[in-house]
Amino acid sequence: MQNEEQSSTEVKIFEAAREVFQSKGLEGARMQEIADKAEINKSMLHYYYRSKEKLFEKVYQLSIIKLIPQIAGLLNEDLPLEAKLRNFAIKYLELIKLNPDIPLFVLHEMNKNPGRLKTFMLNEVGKKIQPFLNQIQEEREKGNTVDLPVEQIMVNIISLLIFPFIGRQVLQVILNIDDSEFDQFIEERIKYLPDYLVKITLDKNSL
Amino acid sequence: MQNEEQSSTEVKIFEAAREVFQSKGLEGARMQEIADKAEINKSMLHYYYRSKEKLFEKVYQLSIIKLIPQIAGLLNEDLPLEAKLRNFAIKYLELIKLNPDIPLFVLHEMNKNPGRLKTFMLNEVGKKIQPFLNQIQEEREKGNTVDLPVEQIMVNIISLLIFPFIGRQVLQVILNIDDSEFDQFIEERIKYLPDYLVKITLDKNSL
DNA sequence: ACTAAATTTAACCATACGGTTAGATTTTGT
DNA sequence: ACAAAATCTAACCGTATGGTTAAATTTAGT
Repeated sequence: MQNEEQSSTEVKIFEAAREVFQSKGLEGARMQEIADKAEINKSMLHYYYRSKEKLFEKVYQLSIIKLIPQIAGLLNEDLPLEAKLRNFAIKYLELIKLNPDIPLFVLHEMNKNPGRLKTFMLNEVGKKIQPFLNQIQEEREKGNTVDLPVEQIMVNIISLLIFPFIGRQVLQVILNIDDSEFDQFIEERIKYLPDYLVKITLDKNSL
Repeated sequence: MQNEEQSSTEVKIFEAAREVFQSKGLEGARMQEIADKAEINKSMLHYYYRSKEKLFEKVYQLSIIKLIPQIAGLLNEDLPLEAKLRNFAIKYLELIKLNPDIPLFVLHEMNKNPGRLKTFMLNEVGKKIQPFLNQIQEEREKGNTVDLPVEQIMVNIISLLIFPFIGRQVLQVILNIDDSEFDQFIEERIKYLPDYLVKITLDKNSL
């Protein structure tokens, strides 16, 4: 057994695998490419992770597991809805900015194989969002939100927060902007979106 | 040469390929699976389309080409902005409802290989959206829109229209709804979204 | 210092998968 | 009716790729 600096092989493999799987998908990824990126012998992949499936599964699940508690945390702070929503938007954007490849990765893999992760996520995510939905519902009944079903409100929020990261390549093409212009675009978005989300969901005048 | 009923082999292959490529992606798709789905001998795939690459390219490009003129058409009708936006939302939702797998398919493939389609799409899409952006810009300068850069407005619109189709699997999990409930969810969304989009982008009171 | 375990390497294996081929069958044109 | 072309089948091929193995090297424990 080794530690500190040395123990990096297993981690290096994981990091390389994460990069490759997230950009190429399960079947698009090549074990050799992962090994090259990690700068280790291909056999090491199997030494530490048995198989491509197993390695993928680790990357896939950790991609999600890592995010869930952070997101769930934001939704369960004890704050009035408006503050909570604004806070959620800010922190969620920060989070996703640090992990911009995860959403499309997860979406594509779930689409290919809905069964792989479903039950696992059900308990982890679904339940944690429920209190937030309830809180929206309460405010809605008091007439403090836009007059839409809470699920629609939730999906509107998620859509606006997440889509630009998923659709980056297409957006860059149709808006004809390069990487750095896109980054600017995101920065701009981070500035106004929290307030905008509050407005379009909590301001009853907006609909 | 054959026609009518007979000429179906080539078409059957294409349709099968479309289904498989769109749900599994280029490398996730198996030629045998496509052949099975089309109920033909695997050699037929190569007889009609030479290679997996070529077949994929056809599916990929046609997935997009088919949609571009329809979408572009919606954006270039001679209508006041509000009517155009509402019309766009309605028709776009209809269109995407008929082709719900295309957005995620295209996004994933563009992400894996941004070069494959970029220049081709640049000319086709980018230019066609420009007049719409200009029209928004004009109204914005008159103070008739929300005070955001036109690109942000455009992305907000696209996000709200398209994300539910891309994120279907994840949404079903976190909202804990089945296929038919999701379809209901979409129907509900189709009803309110056009008006909602107009409100949140054209009503200056909304921000 | 010595041994045993952990880690790494290079060379090899098995096979899934994309692709080919030769020939059968069907269709088309005259 | 016949030949030529188009369409289709089954059987096969080559190789990329995931995976294995045996032996070398490094590390850890005493």
